[in-house]
Amino acid sequence: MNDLRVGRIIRAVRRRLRLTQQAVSDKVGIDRSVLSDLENGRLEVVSLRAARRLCGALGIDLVIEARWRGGAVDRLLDQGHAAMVEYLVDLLTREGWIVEAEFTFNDYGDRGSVDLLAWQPGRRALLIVEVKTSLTDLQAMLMSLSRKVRVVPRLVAARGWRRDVLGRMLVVAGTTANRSVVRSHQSLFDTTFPAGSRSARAWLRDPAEDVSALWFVSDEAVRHSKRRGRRGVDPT
DNA sequence: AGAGACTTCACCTCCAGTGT
DNA sequence: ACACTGGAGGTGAAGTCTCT
Repeated sequence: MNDLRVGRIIRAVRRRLRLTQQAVSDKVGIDRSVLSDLENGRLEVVSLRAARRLCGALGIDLVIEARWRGGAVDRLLDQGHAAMVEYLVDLLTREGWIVEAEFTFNDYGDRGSVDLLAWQPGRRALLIVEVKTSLTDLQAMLMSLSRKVRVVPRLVAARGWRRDVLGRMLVVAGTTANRSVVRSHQSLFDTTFPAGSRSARAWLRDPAEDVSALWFVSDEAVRHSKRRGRRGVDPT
């Protein structure tokens, strides 16, 4: 984030809206001098709370980005995601599912990728799984998942995976923070994902009818699976 | 551990400069 | 003259340090 650039953007938007510093600061109840500091790139003397409120009054999204050693932070975050995917692949395979990780699609320009796609020939069941290590933009995540549920079954029908039963699952790392996010949007999650972790596991063994589940996977379960996996590969 | 001194932070007040 | 803005200095709250 370039402080001077942020300030210039705020000023430009405010002027475009034909508002004075006073008008904007009155609107959010923060002194005009704070907005002046912000517009002049002195972000270090303004609280994040004040900056967000002032930007909000102008319709500006203030995005804070954390970086670490170039792309290393992505790899760091991906490790947790990859471990969860690996855990699920292992589990699904043992339950007799045919599993495909990172299924990418392009349906007339409607692009995306599914973390895990699984097929159970016996029940003709199709499973679409979204894996999340942290729950951030819920709205975008739910929209993305419903789009995949709409598009993917039609695309995979071409390979003979014509489903009688459809499962969609949001698999989330069972951290305190994630559980807290779910609790604070309980009614939204209850409506979107009526089934929980226990039902999700049971469904994998016997996918008799459509399911929509939210499944918390603990870090301990993932680590346990990894140890077992290693023993399987290397018996020493 | 608790109390008081000190420092820092976030914001406010006020005044001076600039442009119309 | 007036509106708008920048910025120095003030203020209260919160945090940190130091001493007992």
